[in-house]
Amino acid sequence: MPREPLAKSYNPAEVEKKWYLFWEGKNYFFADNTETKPRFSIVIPPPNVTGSLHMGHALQHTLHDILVRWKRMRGYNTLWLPGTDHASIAVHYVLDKQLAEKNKNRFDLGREEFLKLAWEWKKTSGGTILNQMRRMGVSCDWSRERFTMDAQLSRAVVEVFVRLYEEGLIYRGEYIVNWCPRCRTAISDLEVVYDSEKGKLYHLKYPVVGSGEHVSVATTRPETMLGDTAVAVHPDDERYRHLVGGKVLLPVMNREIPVIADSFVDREFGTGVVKVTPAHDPNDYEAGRRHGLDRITVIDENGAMTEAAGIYSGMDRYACRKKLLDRLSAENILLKTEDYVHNVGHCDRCSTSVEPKISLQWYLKVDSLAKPAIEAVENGRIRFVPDSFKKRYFEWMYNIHDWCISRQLWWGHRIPAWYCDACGRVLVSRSAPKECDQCSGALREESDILDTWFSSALWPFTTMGWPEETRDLKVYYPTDTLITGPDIIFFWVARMIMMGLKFTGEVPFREVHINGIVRDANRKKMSKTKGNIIEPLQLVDRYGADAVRFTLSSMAVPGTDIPFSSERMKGYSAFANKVWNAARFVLMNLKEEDSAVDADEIDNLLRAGPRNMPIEDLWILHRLNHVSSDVSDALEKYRFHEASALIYQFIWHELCDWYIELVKPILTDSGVQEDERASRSKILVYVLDAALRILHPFMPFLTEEIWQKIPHKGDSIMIQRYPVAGKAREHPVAARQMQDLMELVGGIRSLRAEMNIDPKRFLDATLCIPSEDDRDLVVRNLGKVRSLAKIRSVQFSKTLPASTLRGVWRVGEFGLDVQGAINIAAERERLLKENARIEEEIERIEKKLTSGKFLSGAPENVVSENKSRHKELKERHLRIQSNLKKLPVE
RNA sequence: GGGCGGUUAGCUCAGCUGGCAGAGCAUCGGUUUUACACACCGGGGGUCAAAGGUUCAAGUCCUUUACCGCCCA
Repeated sequence: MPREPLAKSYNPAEVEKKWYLFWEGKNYFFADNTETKPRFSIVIPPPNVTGSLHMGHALQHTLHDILVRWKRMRGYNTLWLPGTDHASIAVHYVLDKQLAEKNKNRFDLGREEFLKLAWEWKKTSGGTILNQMRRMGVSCDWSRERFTMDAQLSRAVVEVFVRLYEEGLIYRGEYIVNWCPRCRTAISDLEVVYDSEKGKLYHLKYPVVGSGEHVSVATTRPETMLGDTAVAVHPDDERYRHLVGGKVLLPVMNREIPVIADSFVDREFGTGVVKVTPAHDPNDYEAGRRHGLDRITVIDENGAMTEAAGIYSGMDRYACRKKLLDRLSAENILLKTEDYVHNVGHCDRCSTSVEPKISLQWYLKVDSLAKPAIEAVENGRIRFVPDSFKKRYFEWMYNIHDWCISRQLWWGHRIPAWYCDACGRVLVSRSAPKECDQCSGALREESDILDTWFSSALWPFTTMGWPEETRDLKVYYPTDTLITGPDIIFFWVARMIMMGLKFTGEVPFREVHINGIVRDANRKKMSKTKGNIIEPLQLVDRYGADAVRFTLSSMAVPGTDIPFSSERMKGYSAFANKVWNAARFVLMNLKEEDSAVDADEIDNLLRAGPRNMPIEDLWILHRLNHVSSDVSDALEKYRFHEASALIYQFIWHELCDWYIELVKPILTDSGVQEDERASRSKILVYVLDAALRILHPFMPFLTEEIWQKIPHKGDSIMIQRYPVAGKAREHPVAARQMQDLMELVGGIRSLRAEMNIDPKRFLDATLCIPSEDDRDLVVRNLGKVRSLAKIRSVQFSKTLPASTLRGVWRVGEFGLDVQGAINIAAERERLLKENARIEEEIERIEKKLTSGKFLSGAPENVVSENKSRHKELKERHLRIQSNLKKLPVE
């Protein structure tokens, strides 16, 4: 009885949801920490809780899932731990916008109310991305889902903070920081992105005190002059040496400020005299420290002018600039204005221009943490893939600065510090102290929170229960690999390595695979403003998750950016359909009694008598061996593109184009003996099953859907064993022979097409094969050659009849009888072309073989390869020559 | 300014440790063959950015140059 036929084409939408629920329901993603199998563990780079799935996630999650599913099928105790981070600034940004719609801000609400709102928001919208991930088919252990603000993870953050503080690695101090006036918080150096911007360079005249001279200073931010406390020149600059030690009169403020000499001044910039504003520029701040200058803050935390700005007090920084310029211009202090392109720092989250600002912040001293983190990569305990990315890591780590970890925000981990206003004592503690331990005075809790990356840095171990010594930590930590983008090597990877080593004494992961950035088809970075964003879920809707996954995987060359093309995407959805149809064909021709076949059964058949087995069976089993081990080798090295190409090539161009075509007559012809049919079906079922398993990590939905329909043992393909090569299935001789047969068929097909022979017409052929073995091979497989090449009858002969079309292949030559209807001119042209090609190649090889240097210098195998290639070409050449001679003269 | 990467078919890219230049898409010719027209069969298409060097042998290693991109300052 035939089985229920499959639909004519694959419809992903119908099956994806069903199988995801099935897998989850069966608990297949769960990592059992009591198992004793070798383990493979990986934690997700936690996506931002405000985020939604973009192509970068789609790529990373695909690569994660391929590895995880592959390892699971290889018998590992596999953990993929999912979760999100709390994304302090981003959540503030989202809520600020909502509040702004009601003409409110967070300060109107107050801290507590705001946090209530934030949790509410997290509850309703925070899971968006996790649900989107499911549509990609990811096999994460959802029972272990974590959030950086979970109670347990938060306790761990406090623990880390307190330990670091007690060791003196965390300190509080007043420094110049990057301040975002919109977010109203300090941000770290890494969170400032620099864009080149068109601005103006203003040249201002500062009179020198006690002489009629003046100096000209150039600035892009004239409003900061209100806070100038010096002008500086280079110590070696002859032009201004006489001014050093003297004073200039700061216009508008009418303040006398010193002229200092400092080598930070670039003599080439402007006139070589620069204004110094220690409170509003990091370089000036350092210069100010060196020279003991005053710091006058003229811009406040909202970007408005302070009282120190005199009459401009209260004005916005840009409004002030305008007003001030009018005045400077009127008073002839503004000497000239020129266009100027300069780099301006913007807040990574909200793009507001960053304002350097002096403020009291918490810092982490990183020197002692960086040292072991550098060593771990130097000595190979952590490996970067591709290797070149470690340079970027080192470069940053060698020049690392203390990390500003405090933020003036509310959503996040509150810094566990308390201040006694009575005696000035600062207490840092795991739990809230009641009163000052020195003077029993009342305590005020620190209002700042920690940088989100501070808690993300602890992610690989806090998600597993640290500081408790949990079973998860014991079994799954350190994790095996981290897959992430190049953009967060500093933000996250480096910090995880530092924190992991510090608090667990172990590296957090052994390998870091850096994937490329997904760009649009024109290699442009995707961005909302450019409008070139491709939504992965729209692609999933249209082409299915499997096609999206396979496309991304095919293009994932380690460390190389991916120009995402919908053409490629279409190609791989066609591939999904191809697999579907191959299975459809198999199912149409199986009988109810055909059952699942495992490798042992195949091996037993082979041991019983490989000689009785058709050559295409031996060949496809041999190829399957190689594909399965090559795919595993490629995945071992994160060469996803190579693994994908191997599978695609095997399934489409070997399994479908040749193998299925070869067995087709046996399965479909009703005249075939049942035991013959059954034994051929066995191999076919086995090979299809194995091919689906190899493909499963890349295309989980499609393979599950098909696998459930073909004869199988077990509940799901995702928990079957990944195919491994077996010695009994290795058959290089058959592979070689199959190659010869394929070449013969290909040769005949080409000849027919080139000579415009009606594709439906069956021809008579003559084969001329000198070697008896080769001839036997063709004789044994004559039926296959005839059906694939459309040949009616075959004759074997020492020479080809005069009036035939001729072709040559490795083991001999063939002639096609076209009943004298040969276009002699066309035939001559064709033969001459092939002759020229061969002669060219022979010449190249002979050049090598006649060179004494080559013969003595090249390794043995290269020489012998060339010699046998030469021999083969010579034979081919002779055949073509004689064919040309035999061609009738017109 | 410093560092890293790229330049290979019309397009997008592979080509790991030097040994016969590849894929997908596009293109051209043919085919309604009962798994698949999301298919099948066949073809064309390349001074591997330029110059020099090492080597028996260079797309691959080295040097220089040009252009493009990224990171850091």
